Amino acid sequence: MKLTSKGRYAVMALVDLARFDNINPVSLRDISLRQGISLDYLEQIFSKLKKNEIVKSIRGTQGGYVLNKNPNDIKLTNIFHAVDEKVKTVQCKKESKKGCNGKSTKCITHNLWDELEIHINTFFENKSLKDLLNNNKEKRV
Amino acid sequence: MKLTSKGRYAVMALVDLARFDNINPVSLRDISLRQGISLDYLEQIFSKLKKNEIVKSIRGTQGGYVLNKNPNDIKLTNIFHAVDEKVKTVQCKKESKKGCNGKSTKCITHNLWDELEIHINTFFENKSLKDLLNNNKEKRV
DNA sequence: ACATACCTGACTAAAATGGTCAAGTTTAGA
DNA sequence: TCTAAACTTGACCATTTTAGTCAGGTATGT
Repeated sequence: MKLTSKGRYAVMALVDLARFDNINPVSLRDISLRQGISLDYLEQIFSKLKKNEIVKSIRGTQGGYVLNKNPNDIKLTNIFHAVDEKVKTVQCKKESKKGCNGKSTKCITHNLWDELEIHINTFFENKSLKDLLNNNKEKRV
Repeated sequence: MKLTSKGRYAVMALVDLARFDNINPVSLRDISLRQGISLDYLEQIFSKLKKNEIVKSIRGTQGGYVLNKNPNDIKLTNIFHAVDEKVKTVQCKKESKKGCNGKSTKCITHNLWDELEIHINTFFENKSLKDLLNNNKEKRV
């Protein structure tokens, strides 16, 4: 099981953004330089973050992105959901309570994978952008 | 983040094996039929499980595989490790405490990913094959 | 001897990943 | 008004990983 770079970058970029957005919007170019993430790739990611109302954009010179919510209200779940980073432990459809693998019964370890998914998602639900900021306090300009 | 089928199948197959191995060795063919997993694929998986001393093999007619340890001592960690299913949340080397991304400092969210890895691995360390069996009791023949 | 079952390694199609590239539109500031 | 900074959109693609298959073996109980 591994985290994709899309999910990882999204969180890194948002933490970076949150640290600098008190006064002016933050440009992707700056985030790109500070975090070492390709600008083109960041644009893809922020497009999704915007659609999910996690950030707002300000176009034109001196433009950039700004958080659209209080850092305390932005959970990892929200970020990952926005960039399609999902936790997936089973092949079988969640909804079809009956059959996995085309069989008539639940697969032998079905409960286990459900538990695992919940275990991981709990972590994501309890962690907010604010929690991450507190770990990375820096002097504001 | 998703679980690969190798890891999933390994656990499914071992639970199946554990339920039937009290008397005779269990053939991969039987597991294949019961669990709907390709025989060829199972052979790859069991080759690794054997190398990691999780199962023993018995060749020849009426042969098969048998658990090599008490189900209570086979943790998910052991199984996943055997089939190279690993939890990976960062790109940067674990050992290089200093630099991620070739930079001189730890990446901004490094602690987060470490926490996540530990969170997931804890689940795997605390879950044994025996726990899974208790959830799936069946009549023995 | 022969069928059953393990053993091994090479091979591969399809999907996912991790991006790049190109061509815009919007807007602040000179 | 012109220009450069910055967002916007969508197509494209190389590489890697996944999830197997295939083709041969070897060992052994009956």
